[in-house]
Amino acid sequence: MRIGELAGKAKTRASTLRYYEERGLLQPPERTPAGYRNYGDEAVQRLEFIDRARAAGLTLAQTAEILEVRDAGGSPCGHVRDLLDRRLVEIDEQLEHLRLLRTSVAELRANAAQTSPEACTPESICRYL
Amino acid sequence: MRIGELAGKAKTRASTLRYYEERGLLQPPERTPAGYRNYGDEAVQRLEFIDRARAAGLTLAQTAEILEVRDAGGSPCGHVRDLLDRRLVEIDEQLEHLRLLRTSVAELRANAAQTSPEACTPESICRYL
DNA sequence: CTTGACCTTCAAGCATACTTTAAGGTCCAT
DNA sequence: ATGGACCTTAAAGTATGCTTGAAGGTCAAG
Repeated sequence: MRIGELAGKAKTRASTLRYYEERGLLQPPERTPAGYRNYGDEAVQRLEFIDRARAAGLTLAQTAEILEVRDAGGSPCGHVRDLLDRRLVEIDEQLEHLRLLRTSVAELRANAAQTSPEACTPESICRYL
Repeated sequence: MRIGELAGKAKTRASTLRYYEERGLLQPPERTPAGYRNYGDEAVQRLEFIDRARAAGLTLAQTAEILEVRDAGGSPCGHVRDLLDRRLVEIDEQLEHLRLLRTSVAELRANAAQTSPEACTPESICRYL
């Protein structure tokens, strides 16, 4: 399978696949005599895995780590559990931060609805913020 | 007031202030005969405003827009209201996205707790994801 | 008069995940 | 044999918000 076909199956682009190879997420495939990358069917699964990892918010570097462990014949399960745990903590922190932000922006907006435009004095710049 | 002093009052750095000037958030101040930037006290308020805008999640470009309207003598209130409204929509979208992500990562993690490491077969790479 | 703190500009670097561009080779159909 | 689709590499561009580096000028204290 050439790179364009694989990209089509994975709903991404050839340039992305070359980038993944550079980042260590895809192993360098065989080449045809002309130098074209020639992928086997298993590359599709690998890309699906990468996509699931991305959907879980793992970085490419983290995903590459997992795949390296696998490629070395190891079992990355414990590592993956750790990454998922850390992701959960991060997500909870982001949620908390966003909730607080939502509250304060909503307050700002509520003020803006009440305040007359004249409140924008030169020294306060804008009372809304 | 020289740039370092202003930076100290605004709890930021001289390099940041120069950057803000370049981005149009700070107006170019007077210079001393030696070429040093010389700020007046009102610059402190302006930086506080910029900080509040940043805390509300507005981009530097949006904040610069607001300040440009003010500097031109206009009242940016309507514009600020619009920006706050859009921010609220964005924040709600981000919250929803994060909640869904949290659910799916938590499911993944729950699976990982139950599954034995042997489930990491070569073709599936890792059952946890 | 020298040392050190502080200032100047312009350019480049950082982090992430790609995309785009340039210049060129390959392959299949007509 | 020629056109077009597809492939190759290396390098640079994108977005955001700064920081860092290089090379040099200013100023007050000792």
